[in-house]
Amino acid sequence: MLSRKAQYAFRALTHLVEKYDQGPVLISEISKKKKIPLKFLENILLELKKAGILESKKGKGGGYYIKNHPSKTHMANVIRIVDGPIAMLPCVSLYFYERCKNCNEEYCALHDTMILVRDATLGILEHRTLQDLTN
Amino acid sequence: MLSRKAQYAFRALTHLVEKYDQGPVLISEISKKKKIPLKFLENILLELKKAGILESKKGKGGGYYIKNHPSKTHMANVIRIVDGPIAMLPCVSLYFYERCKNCNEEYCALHDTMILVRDATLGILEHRTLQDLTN
DNA sequence: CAATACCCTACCAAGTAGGTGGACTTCATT
DNA sequence: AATGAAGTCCACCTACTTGGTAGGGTATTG
Repeated sequence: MLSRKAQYAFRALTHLVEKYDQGPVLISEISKKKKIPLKFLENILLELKKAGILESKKGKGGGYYIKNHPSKTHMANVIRIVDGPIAMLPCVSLYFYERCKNCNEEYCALHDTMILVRDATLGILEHRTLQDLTN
Repeated sequence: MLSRKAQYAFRALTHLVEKYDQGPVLISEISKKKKIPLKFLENILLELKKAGILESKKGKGGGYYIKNHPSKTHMANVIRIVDGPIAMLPCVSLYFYERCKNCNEEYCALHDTMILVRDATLGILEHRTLQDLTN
């Protein structure tokens, strides 16, 4: 399951896509419109900025906005930033790989199945972008 | 990601599949062979029993064993018992459905994508069974 | 009686969801 | 050029839940 944080992230991004190319959007505006706790949202947006998805402008007239064209950022990307691995096991994760402990790497029964699941999932999430978030 | 608990569950089940039709298997034996913390394993097996996947026998000569033929229990089943929802959002979960808060049910952008992900995932996990856990 | 599943409680570490307060930056106004 | 309001940025902090560990006691079976 996606964490609540990730769900907030997507809701916030949806709003920013709608306001794309219209200048910086206030955190407080997003918070109000999308009913996301203000301070929590603050952290989420900052994280997305540090990861290169958003840009921000400080001071008066400042706010957050999407860095690249919405069609350039994939949903999989957002999930990885906020929630971490998409795969069901560390040993089949592309971006967060870790050896399974006490599991003979030779032939882990789950391994093969989970690679299938991963590929099926990514096949979708790597092709959907922020642009798809709006109608 | 699957919890460690779920991973243990699959490892334990793998062992039980190998010993299928050979009578009850001791918790301690599974714990040793698969290197799973004994007391933690105890809880996992009990949970799987209550969910109808395993059977147990108390007293001397007792232990745990798989209830139905391994080909009858799907991996999706095990995950749902141990970890809960497989879907990425409650609002697209088949077995653990919940309305999303503050998300216009009419058209949630994520919704559609996550239904695709869910179906792709289940397409695999609903067809793989315990039997597939062994070579 | 001994072996074994079953069950209960307590505990610690880590992660999640969110809040507080304040420092820093920018811009418009004067 | 100084000021002050409007913003982001940032370092903690609290409360709650989850994951995992550990010990000991009870019920049941051979």
